[in-house]
Amino acid sequence: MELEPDLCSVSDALEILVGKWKPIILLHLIKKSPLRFSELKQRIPGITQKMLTSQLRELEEEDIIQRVVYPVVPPKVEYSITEYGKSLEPILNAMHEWGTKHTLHKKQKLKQEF
Amino acid sequence: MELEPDLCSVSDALEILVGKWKPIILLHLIKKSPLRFSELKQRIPGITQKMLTSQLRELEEEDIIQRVVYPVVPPKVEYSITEYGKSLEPILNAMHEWGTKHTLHKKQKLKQEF
DNA sequence: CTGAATCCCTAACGATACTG
DNA sequence: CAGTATCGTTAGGGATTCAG
Repeated sequence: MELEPDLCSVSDALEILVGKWKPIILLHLIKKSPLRFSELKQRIPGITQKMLTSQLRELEEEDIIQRVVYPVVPPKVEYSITEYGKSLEPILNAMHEWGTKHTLHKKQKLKQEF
Repeated sequence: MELEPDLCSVSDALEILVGKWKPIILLHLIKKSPLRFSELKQRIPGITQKMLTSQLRELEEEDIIQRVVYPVVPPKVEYSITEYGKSLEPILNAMHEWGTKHTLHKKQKLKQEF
């Protein structure tokens, strides 16, 4: 399959991943599913409840993750990556690999300036 | 290399690609470099001059593309993908592949609703 | 032809307080 | 515990105009 700019299904993938916290949420759920709401919150420093909720909702809407509510007191809600969501892993992997190299590239760029 | 959520160099990659027009610009420049400003504008329907300019500047800032100005009248400016920029191709490919499948997934989801 | 400058609007994000 | 509701801020994007 060739990269055809005009078709640009690339944007579809980007839309899924865009959102300040979505990639990190997905990485966590890929690494370990299911995770409770509070577990996710613990693992993601700096995220607010509102943001975690909204990003989870959007991912759920796209069938990337699954939300299971247990009717107990106190409430218990578990989130898992779906099979469909797992199909994003190659993208995340490619990004992770690139991101790691990118860090080196930035360092070398700084060196040049001295 | 393993996907480690906490390191999250993934975000670095995302930051590069995020911007409404960056992926499509990159796809064009990967497909054919160099391209003049006006050529890019022609190939990307709907983009304004301001957006094209600003997105190109940001990509240039990250060494993803290269800008060459020819001191002629009328002005001529050519943009090319850099070697470094080409390293993004695996990500774009992964996204493109996923995006294509995603289209099918959405169609099937619609079917279910009837 | 290739921009820069300006103004405006909206969507995303964030802080905080409240609830079953 | 796992959320909503509300309010405010900010950044991204867009329309338009002007300029070398």
